[in-house]
Amino acid sequence: MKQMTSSGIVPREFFTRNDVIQIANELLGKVLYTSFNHEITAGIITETEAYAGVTDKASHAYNNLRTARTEIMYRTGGTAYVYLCYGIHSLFNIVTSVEDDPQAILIRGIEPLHGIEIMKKRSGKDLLESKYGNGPGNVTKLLGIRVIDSGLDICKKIPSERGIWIRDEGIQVSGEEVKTGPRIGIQYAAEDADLPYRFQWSRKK
DNA sequence: CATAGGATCGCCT
DNA sequence: GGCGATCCTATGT
Repeated sequence: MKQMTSSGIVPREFFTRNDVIQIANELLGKVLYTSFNHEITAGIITETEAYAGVTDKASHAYNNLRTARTEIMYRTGGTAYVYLCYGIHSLFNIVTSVEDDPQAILIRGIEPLHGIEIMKKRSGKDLLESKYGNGPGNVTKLLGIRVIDSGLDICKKIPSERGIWIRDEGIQVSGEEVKTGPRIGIQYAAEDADLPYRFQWSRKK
C-alpha cells in the first residue's frame, strides 16, 4: 500500500488496517519523531510488539475492558497510547485498527537519529550509544514522551508544544534481518504468552 | 478504603 | 541472576 505522503508522514490508513501483526512488522525502519517544547528528536524504530485486541490476554483491553486508562485504546488507529509501568516508566504504544477495536503496538526500541544532544541531556549520558534506545522505557526517556501525551494524534506533524509523528524515510528492512518471538514480561497472559508478536530488527552492517 | 502487582531498568553480587 | 525503585490501576470488601 502507499505509505508515503508528500510530507513523508505515515498516514491514517496505515494504522487503521485490521492487522496489528502486519503493522507491527512494517513499523520497523520507520522514523519516530517527537517535538516537545520545540525540541525535535527522532529515532528509527527497531523493535515492536503487537497487542491484538479484546481476545489477547496480554492486552490491557482484554475482554473489552474499558477504564479511564484503556479508553484511549478504543480510539481510531494512529492515536498514541501511553501509560505508566512499574510506577517509573512511560511506555509508548500506537493504537491500530478502527474506533472501538482496541489493538495497539508497543514501541520497544529505537536507534537514535536526530536531536542527539537533546537525547543526551534526557538520558544524562555524555556519549549516546545506539543501544541506549533499547527497551520501551528507554524509548520514551530519549524521546521525552510522557503519560500526558496519551491520546495525541500521530498522523499529523505538530512541531510545537507536544507532537508525535512517524515518517517513512525509505529505510529498507529485509525480512531476514527481522527476528520474531514471544513478547516480554507478560507471563500472566497464559496461552497467549507464547504468541510470536514481538519483532526485532538488527540491521546488517 | 485497602491491597497486590505490573507490556521495566540499572545496579548489585 | 537478584532486587529495589515507585505509583497508578484494577479489583475486592
